[in-house]
Amino acid sequence: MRKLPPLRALQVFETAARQQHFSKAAAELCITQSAVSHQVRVLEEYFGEQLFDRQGRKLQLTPKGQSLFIELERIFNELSDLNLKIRDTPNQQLCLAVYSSFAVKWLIPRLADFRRQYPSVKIRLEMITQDPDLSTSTADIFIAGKLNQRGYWQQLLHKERLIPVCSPSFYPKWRDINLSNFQQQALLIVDEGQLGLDWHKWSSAHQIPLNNEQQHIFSHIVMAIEAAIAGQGLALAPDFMVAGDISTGRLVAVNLPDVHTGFEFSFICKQRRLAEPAIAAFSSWLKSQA
Amino acid sequence: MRKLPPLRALQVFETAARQQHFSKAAAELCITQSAVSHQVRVLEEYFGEQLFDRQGRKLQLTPKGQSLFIELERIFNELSDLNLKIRDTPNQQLCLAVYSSFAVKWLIPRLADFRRQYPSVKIRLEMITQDPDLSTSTADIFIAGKLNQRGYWQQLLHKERLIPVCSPSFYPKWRDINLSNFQQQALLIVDEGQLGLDWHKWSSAHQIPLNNEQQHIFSHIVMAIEAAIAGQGLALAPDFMVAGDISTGRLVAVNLPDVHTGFEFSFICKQRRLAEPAIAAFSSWLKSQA
DNA sequence: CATACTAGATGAATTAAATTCATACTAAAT
DNA sequence: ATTTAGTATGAATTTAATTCATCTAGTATG
Repeated sequence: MRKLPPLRALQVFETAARQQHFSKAAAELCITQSAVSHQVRVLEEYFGEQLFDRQGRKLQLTPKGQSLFIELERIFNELSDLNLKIRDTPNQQLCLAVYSSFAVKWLIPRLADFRRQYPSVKIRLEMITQDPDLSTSTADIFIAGKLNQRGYWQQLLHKERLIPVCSPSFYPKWRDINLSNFQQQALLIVDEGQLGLDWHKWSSAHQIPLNNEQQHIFSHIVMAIEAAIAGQGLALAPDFMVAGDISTGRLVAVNLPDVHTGFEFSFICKQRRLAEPAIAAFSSWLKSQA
Repeated sequence: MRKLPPLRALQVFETAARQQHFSKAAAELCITQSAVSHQVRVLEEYFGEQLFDRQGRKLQLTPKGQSLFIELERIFNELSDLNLKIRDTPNQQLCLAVYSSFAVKWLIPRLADFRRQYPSVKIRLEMITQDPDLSTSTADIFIAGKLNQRGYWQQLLHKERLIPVCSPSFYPKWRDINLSNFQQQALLIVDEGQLGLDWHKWSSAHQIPLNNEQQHIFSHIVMAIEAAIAGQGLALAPDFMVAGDISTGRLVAVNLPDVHTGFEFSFICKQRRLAEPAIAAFSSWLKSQA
């Protein structure tokens, strides 16, 4: 809940300050000089400060009046630009560049909802497997690792946390799996995990050796998850990717420690494009999904 | 003359968008739900665009509504900060760092006018003889050569132009001085002219040799001008510095070419301090003097 | 399946804010 | 000293904002 100064009075004051003349301001606003005088007084009473020095026929801003004017001129310029910004309909098409795993297991299942809420925005989805080169990419929006680049807006979506999962059919007494019998289980390992997804990270984080006899290796986390669903072993998967499968009972979280990789999925786009209708819509929808 | 959207409607819309709820917005604004609905409609008619999607009891911003909201939230935050910015009275004392020649011959004579107009602002004047180190100086405002540094605001005050002048008593037929008899005249030369003030520059610009027999050398332009007033020879002086002496008849501009040194006097201060009352006042006064 | 409930929409009536009108005031210019 | 160009002011008026009473359409409930 915010407290704003009287807006009409600000507008009239800004005009008067710009014109340095109440009567000219009145002409610009198509009102009388009297109305200008009244509104300026309203503002002076609101701030409890003289804004103009009236020395006879010379009208002069006080230091505080000047200061206020400088801010207001900029702000009202922005307000008058809103007209254009809103009516121009730039690009109701959005090109998203998204990490493939995030796309498949998180974004795509939810995208239908976005399309329903904003049918006018057409989405084109581009998958990436490594941090994008912002300067050369043609995408409007990225969902990738955090990268601090000047002029870009980013918002944290998710901190990656890996949890061990398996199919309830893989090991009927899956609730009994624990550190002491862990090494008897088959492991579903992701190699070439540019996101730091794998059992080796888990192993060194918890100082548990990986002596498991059975180790199946996949090139992508999505395949490891599918293998887990098919009951082929224990996978180490980002929590958000398997939340759906867990709630439908296709996977279960086993009683083994999790691990934070430090990787963060972020929404990234050019700062100055943030208020474009399509981008604003997508950004707000993303926030509502978190 | 600018055209602004209906301000009250913007304010009500911003609250409604932030709350995602007309009734809550109404509560925040201490008005009824009906009033919110009316104002939102006013704005929608003004822009000719749907801003909210009303799907039954769910209220949802459209892409354009989102876009508008993002801009307005920022703008109204700034407006609500005005309160503090105006009431806080930071530093009604200003420290100016000014090139010595500009200070003596331009600023000081006019400073009385500034003091009369803004008696609440106390000025402390510091002279400099070379470009200031912005990062270490304690001055609030600089008047110096143009220097492009990020985060600093600058405004061009004057492009230096040198004109040859002398006292009317120095050479009674001063109107007859021209290029053919120039070398018979005594020259008042400024050495160590970090501003590029001197006859040598003039000489090479116009390809005129300086074979004058009498040459008096000074370490500062102000002294050369005083010598010219005393009738000791021809000085080459910045036009703005001698305008006063010329109008009172103490000096005359002789019929010889002028020269632009390329040096520019600029008003410089930290961008983010521009709206401080004292700085805003000085900046606006400077503009009025140009 | 009817019924109550929640949240917004709407049109006429009302209230509050902004503006005008008529006139007073003031410093500067003539 | 008088005119002039500008702002100030209080009461009257107009316009814009708000309320009130009622309506509508989804949602939830027993």
